[in-house]
Amino acid sequence: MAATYDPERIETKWQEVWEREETFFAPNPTAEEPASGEGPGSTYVLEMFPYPSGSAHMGHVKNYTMGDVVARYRRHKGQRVLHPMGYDAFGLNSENVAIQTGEHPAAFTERAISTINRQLRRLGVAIDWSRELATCRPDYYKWTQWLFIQFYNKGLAYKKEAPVNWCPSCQTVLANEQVIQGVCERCDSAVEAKKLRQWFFRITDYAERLLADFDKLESWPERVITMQRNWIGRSEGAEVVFTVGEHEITVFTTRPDTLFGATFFILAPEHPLVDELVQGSVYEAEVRSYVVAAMGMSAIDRASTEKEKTGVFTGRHAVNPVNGALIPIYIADYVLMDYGTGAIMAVPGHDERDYAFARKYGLPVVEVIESPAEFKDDAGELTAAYAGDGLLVNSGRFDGLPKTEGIRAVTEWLREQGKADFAVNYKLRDWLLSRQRYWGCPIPIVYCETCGETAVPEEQLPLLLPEIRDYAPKGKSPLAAAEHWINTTCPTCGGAATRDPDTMDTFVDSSWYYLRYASPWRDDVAFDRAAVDYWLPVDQYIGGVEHAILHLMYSRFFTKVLYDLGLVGFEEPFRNLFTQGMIYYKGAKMSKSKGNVVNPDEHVARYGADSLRSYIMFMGPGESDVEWNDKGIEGTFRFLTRVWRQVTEAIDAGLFASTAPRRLPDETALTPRMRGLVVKTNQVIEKVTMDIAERFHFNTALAAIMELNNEITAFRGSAEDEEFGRTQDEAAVLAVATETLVRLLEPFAPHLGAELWEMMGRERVWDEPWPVADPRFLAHETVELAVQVNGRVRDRVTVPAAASREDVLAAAKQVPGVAKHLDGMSLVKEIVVPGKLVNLVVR
RNA sequence: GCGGGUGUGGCGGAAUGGCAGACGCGCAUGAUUUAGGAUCAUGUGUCUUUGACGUGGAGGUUCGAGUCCUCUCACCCGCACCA
Repeated sequence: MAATYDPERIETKWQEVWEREETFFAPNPTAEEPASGEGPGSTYVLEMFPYPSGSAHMGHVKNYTMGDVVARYRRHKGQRVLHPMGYDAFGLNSENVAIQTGEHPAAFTERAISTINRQLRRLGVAIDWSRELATCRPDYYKWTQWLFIQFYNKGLAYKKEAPVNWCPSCQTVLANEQVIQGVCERCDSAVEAKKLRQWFFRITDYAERLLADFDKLESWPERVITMQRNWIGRSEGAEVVFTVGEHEITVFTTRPDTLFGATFFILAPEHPLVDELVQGSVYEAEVRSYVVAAMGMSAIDRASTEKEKTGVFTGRHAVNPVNGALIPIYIADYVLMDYGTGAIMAVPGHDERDYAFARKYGLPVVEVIESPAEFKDDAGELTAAYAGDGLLVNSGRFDGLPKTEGIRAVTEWLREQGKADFAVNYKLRDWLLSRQRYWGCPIPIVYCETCGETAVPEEQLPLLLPEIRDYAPKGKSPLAAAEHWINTTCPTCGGAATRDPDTMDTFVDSSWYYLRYASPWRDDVAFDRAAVDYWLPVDQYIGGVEHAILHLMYSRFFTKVLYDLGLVGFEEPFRNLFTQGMIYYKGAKMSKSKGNVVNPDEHVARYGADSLRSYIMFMGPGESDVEWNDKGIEGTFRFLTRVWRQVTEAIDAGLFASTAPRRLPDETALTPRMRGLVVKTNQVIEKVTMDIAERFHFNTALAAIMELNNEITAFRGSAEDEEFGRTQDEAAVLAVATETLVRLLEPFAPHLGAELWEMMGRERVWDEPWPVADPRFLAHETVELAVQVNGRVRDRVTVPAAASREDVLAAAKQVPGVAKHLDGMSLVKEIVVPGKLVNLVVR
């Protein structure tokens, strides 16, 4: 009598084996091996590495199980699989803990890392643990600094003073990407504008390639591409020069065709010319107070589209280059300094915002694109801005041209006069990477009074974080107060110098970790080129959609820069991307504050890792959000228990007495009942393979495996005398089906798979080749077709699978439920869908 | 406002334009008589049940629509004064 299913026992047993044997160690290629990772030889499966904030949650379980199923499957397919793990370990969480408790962030972080590490091992994830890394360790951030210096030397990292997003609660600046509708993405505080000198990466130089190279991706979710495309926000148009006294002010517009309708001109409150334009005029006081008010406004208030448009006249006028008209210049806060040039020409007739402003301040509205009647009142006056297509009117020599031709013609005409040119503008801003916080990668730059700004020499890296006592941010980096550290000597002249007090955005750390995995043990290079050439780009990347813009766009940018530096041979880091959905509980995203967190450890303890993994895979398609259900995991546990019983009983009955794989009897020896199980076995192989390899639909793969298990049970039940079939042939069919069941289930429930396989007298299920469906057995010999009359199912008919159309029709017409409906009618049309149905159309 | 997505039993969810509801949960009845979280069998969309109706709603294309097209409603996600 076999033991009952005891997940705890078998799971720890196999985890120890995998650890001891280093089963999932992925060796780098040796010098003799081909350097290229192309083809089926090698594959790189990667899940987004966790941020060690405490312990792993259900989202992690889903993420790492999905990757594990893919990694184990690919190993079965004979590929050498790189499946590493690490920790995104710098960041605010540990630092906030430090502020509260005084514990060093490193100590807290390492503790959180070991917790997550233990949890992942307990889940049985097939990881090459020899490549484990953490971004907060000096052996890693040394190379983050080195990469920063490479960017710096190429002019791609630069410092500038600019209005930046300041989070008053985090006490640090934020990248544009980290501001969500005017609030900090971490803490929801309203972001303030602040003028600071900060480090930036010149990601805008790569805007065009970030857009163009979507073509180089094999399979990414369309919505991620769309989000990035919108974020980059490319618009084509023209830059047009307006003259204001002795000044020339350039505007960007996507609608140069409407230039004749520009009836006023607006500058952003922050525009550098504002002061000078109003200096000494009667308008000065009013303008200045408007500017102060606008700049003091919170980002959310200012950005609100609900808010009524406000502005103030400067008393000055600009010359419209198309007709020499003098148009009044206003200051208005709906014009943003950080898009375009911070100045616009306002065309109220064809821009909603300008229309609202014009109506409020009584400015003229001119129709320059022929607008539909519903945009006008009885007098022909525009009652709303018309932004659609149409022919130019009131535009002098350009009248009658359609919109797109107008754009080209007007721009070309002005270009000849040196007053305009075609231009492309992006919403994307340079990536602000300075953070006024302690727990991050120090910026390897020193400032010398005589030599200026200098990079720390490479041989002095890593530039280590100093020990400090007070982690609390006070509007500037805690490092600024670490005097022994901040004061240094200039590497060039040896004179007094200071270090940069800021640390890097943690997205810098995570923008290259997938490269470090190729050779994390190398202390002389950031990564080993041969190993990178062998493994990368990542064949399958899996993670949450919340990184659609930030991490994924920054990593693409990094890869392109490294490509330009000749450090890597590819321009896109992640060939295929899969974005997983979230796990909800009680209708909401799990979170500590809502008190609806389901702890994975409890379920592992109760049902085992295999049940938890399988249930999470079974809950729904990987990409969709799903609701956790405590009863659901019980059902999955019961299923695994049924499989356990099914297989151990078969073993006890001597089905696997020989250690050689069981072979099917000759096809001619198969009874219909036996053939039925053989066909089911092969169909399920086909289905599971497709679902794992092509569709990422693990829920339906498991459903198919459950069906196979049910079919095996039924087969046994139908062998009346002896439980395991009365003939050798039946036993063989049953053995093959049972063996297949274990192998197909193994990527989901690897411990159960390993244990049952061993009990069957075999070894190392993880190295077994993946089952291949036999095309002879993918279809039954007879098929049951639905027979419809006028589209309604009236009866069914069973015919040989190979029956001709004529035979099928003849049979279909004779079945009673159909004949009844054909009586007295004339047949108009006959449709036969092989293997599916027959539809007879009658009148 | 713009862009994207999703709507199917009591629940999670299945369905290359071809028998809607696979698989699982839950529930019901029965069997075992139950010390282990059970197990096994059968059933389980709705209704006025010889049949009809059913995939948010209304139209359309088609022999045939959950699936394609048009309009519409609800919810979710992203962006949001981007000139």
